[in-house]
Amino acid sequence: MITSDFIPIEYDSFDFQGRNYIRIIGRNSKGKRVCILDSCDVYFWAILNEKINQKRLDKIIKRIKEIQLDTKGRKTKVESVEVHDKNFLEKPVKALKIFCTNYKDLHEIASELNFPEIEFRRGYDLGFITHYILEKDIKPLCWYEIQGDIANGKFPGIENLDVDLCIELQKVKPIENENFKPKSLSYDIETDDIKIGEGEILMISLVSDNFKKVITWKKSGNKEKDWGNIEYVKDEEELLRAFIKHVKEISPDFLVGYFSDGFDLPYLRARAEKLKVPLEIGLDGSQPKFSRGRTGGIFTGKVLGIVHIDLLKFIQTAYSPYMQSETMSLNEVSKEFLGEEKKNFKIKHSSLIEDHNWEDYYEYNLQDSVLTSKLFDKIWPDLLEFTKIMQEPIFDISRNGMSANVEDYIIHNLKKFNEIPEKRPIHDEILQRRQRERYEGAFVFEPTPGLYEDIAFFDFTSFWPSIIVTYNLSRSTLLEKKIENSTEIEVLGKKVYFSKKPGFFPQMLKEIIEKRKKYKKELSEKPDAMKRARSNAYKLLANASYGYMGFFGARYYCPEASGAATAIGRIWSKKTIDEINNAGYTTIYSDTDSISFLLNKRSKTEALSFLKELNKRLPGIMELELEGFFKRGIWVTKRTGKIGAKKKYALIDENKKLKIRGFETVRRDWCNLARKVQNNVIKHVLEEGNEKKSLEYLKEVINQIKKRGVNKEDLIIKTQLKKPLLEYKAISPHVIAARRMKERNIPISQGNVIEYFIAESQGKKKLVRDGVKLPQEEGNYDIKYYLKNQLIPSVENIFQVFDIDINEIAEGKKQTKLGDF
DNA sequence: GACTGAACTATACC
DNA sequence: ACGGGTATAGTTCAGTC
Repeated sequence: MITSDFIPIEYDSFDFQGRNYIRIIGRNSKGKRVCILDSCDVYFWAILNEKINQKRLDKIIKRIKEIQLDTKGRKTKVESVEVHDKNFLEKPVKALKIFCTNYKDLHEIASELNFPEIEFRRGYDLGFITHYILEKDIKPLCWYEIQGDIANGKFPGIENLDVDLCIELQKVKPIENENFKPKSLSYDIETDDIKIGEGEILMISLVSDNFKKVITWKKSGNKEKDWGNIEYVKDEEELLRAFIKHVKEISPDFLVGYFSDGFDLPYLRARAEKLKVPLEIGLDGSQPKFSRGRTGGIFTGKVLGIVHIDLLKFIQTAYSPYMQSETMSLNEVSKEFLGEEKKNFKIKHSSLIEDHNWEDYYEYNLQDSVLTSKLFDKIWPDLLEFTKIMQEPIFDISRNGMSANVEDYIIHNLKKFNEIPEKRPIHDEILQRRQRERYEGAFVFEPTPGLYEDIAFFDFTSFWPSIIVTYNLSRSTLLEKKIENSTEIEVLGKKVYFSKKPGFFPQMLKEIIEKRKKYKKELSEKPDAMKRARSNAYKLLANASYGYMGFFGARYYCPEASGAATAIGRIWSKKTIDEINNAGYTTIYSDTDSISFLLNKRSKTEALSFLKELNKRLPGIMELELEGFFKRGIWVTKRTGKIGAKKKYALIDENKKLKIRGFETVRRDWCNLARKVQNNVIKHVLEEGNEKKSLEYLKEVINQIKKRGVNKEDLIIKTQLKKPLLEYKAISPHVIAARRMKERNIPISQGNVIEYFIAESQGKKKLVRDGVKLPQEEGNYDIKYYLKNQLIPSVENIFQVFDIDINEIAEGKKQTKLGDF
């Protein structure tokens, strides 16, 4: 018997003699790689009709015990049946716990249970690894003390596993240990064709602790200037072998890439197949396996024993809504997170690269891995906390969307409620859910356009979560009909009712909010990266809970609850606006959970004590807080008509800090010229309180445009291709640009951001798209377009607040009229 | 050929 | 297919005169 400490990193399962086994790969505190083998009971639940009598029950159990299957070359059977008192969707039920031989057959065995007394069959669709974690409580990235014998030849293939210690688990207990330093290896490849496997891989860069290398078979003409990190190999085949060798030698816990599920790993596999070099990087010598993950979607690459992490996916779900970057490219993300950029190098086909340029290419390639590695280090605390909170393997956590995170959290916290898990919706159900009528959302106040002074900005803390908790909204608290002491809300013209007995979902959410508060407080007292990550993870989890209930793929789907939350939200938002106005303030604007209003000569102190008053009247855990005080703010009209535009305003505080929402300044599909000018105009207007300075500035800009004095880079318009090129019904400018790129063999695909500018064209030009040119194309920019379709629209409404018609200035003025261009 | 509203599309706000 | 609804605005498309 051997004892060791152990931190589980990667889980996978295998079958042996018809049964399921778990193989967990991890480390001990000395950094040795440890593998544990284990198994657990396999079962699902059959929920019984409440009217069933004992005699009938005995008969059913007897029949169930006789079920045997012999499919897929596997004999499986019901091994035993137990009767338990459980809860299902909050309702106490009698349920059969049906133990079977193999997890993979649970669904099929469940289908055999055609007894009218069995109302529901549940718990067969969690996946064996989730089932195991629930059963044995061996959670990813938490420390344990483990005991067991060295795994001998009992399991086939174990001796080929490249680990220091392999134990057949007998005893396990959780222990305290905060120390785990993950060993990562970041990688990046450069190729001659962006289509998977269609070009040669020219080089691969690798970065780990004290390790930086570029492997390549393309030699620089400048050999003497070898900077030590280059490993030259004979050809592409040797390149792949060198890659495999280094991965094996370094033997990391994490193989980290950026968009590597979609590019680097599948490319390596494709080239390895073509060149017949087995990509044996798994700890058992296996090759990466690609699958569609838990619920379909894009392919993910899995390496046995080494967790392949694609940073892009995690950054998209966990950070992108809070980021400034306009794209999630490695360059922009690195700039924002690390303050570092990619190396400036213009990629060309290898046949066009001159001898002395190869070194720049190597450096470029290496820098990508350096950035990836640094991003991984930066993001690690968040990955770790997400994994510990959601209690699923980090491979999945790093690829989850927020709804999957919410669901993981629920599944792993059902135990204390004695709840049987609800099933995942099947295909038809999803189709049906997707067709549901949209329920009404939040309330947005129509502002009166104008320039305002001395503004207070309040918002509700965790608006949706606080409503869900306060009003106990969820799938399991939704009532079929009205009962005494229930909450009644109208959703889509129908009344829905919720029980006031706290449900497990609102209770979990309440706990999430409380933990968030606690960690946020601890963070403010003594900040560190882990506390920040923990506080952040709970915040994101709480914020995603409302969307989860309205999401068609959710196990605990409940649009009635989401719809009720928005209905209640509208009521409190409007009510609060009324109270603010009744107290002598003037509401200017409100969107969902925020309200801005004029102080009307009252002091900030007064406003703050008024805030306390408002809070006393709010129910449950709902709470209003101060977002800030602002010196000035501007709201403008819509482009058409005179009414105030929603979701478009700008504020300035006493430190001259701007808060700009919705304006073209913040939209990436407008050219920099329009964005910059608008930003400056807003800044001047808010700082000065009038339009004079802006007007002078604008006149200058107009002259610059007319003189063709504007740099091309300020005229580039960037628009994302949101779908495959062929699916477009309307051929808009960016589609034309994308088509032209394709003609020129510039690879483009869905998701790419297309860049173009509008040029003057010789022939007759009716549509904007007739003037589209790619940035690298020659051509004079279309003065009329940039004035009329970019500059003027971006500032017109701002000047209109001061009763100034910009068109007159642009056209009139003894200068040429717009029409002449 | 000019004009108009609807459809399509992208992006932002919360 | 992989959180929700609300909102603005540009460009094209298809119909009218």
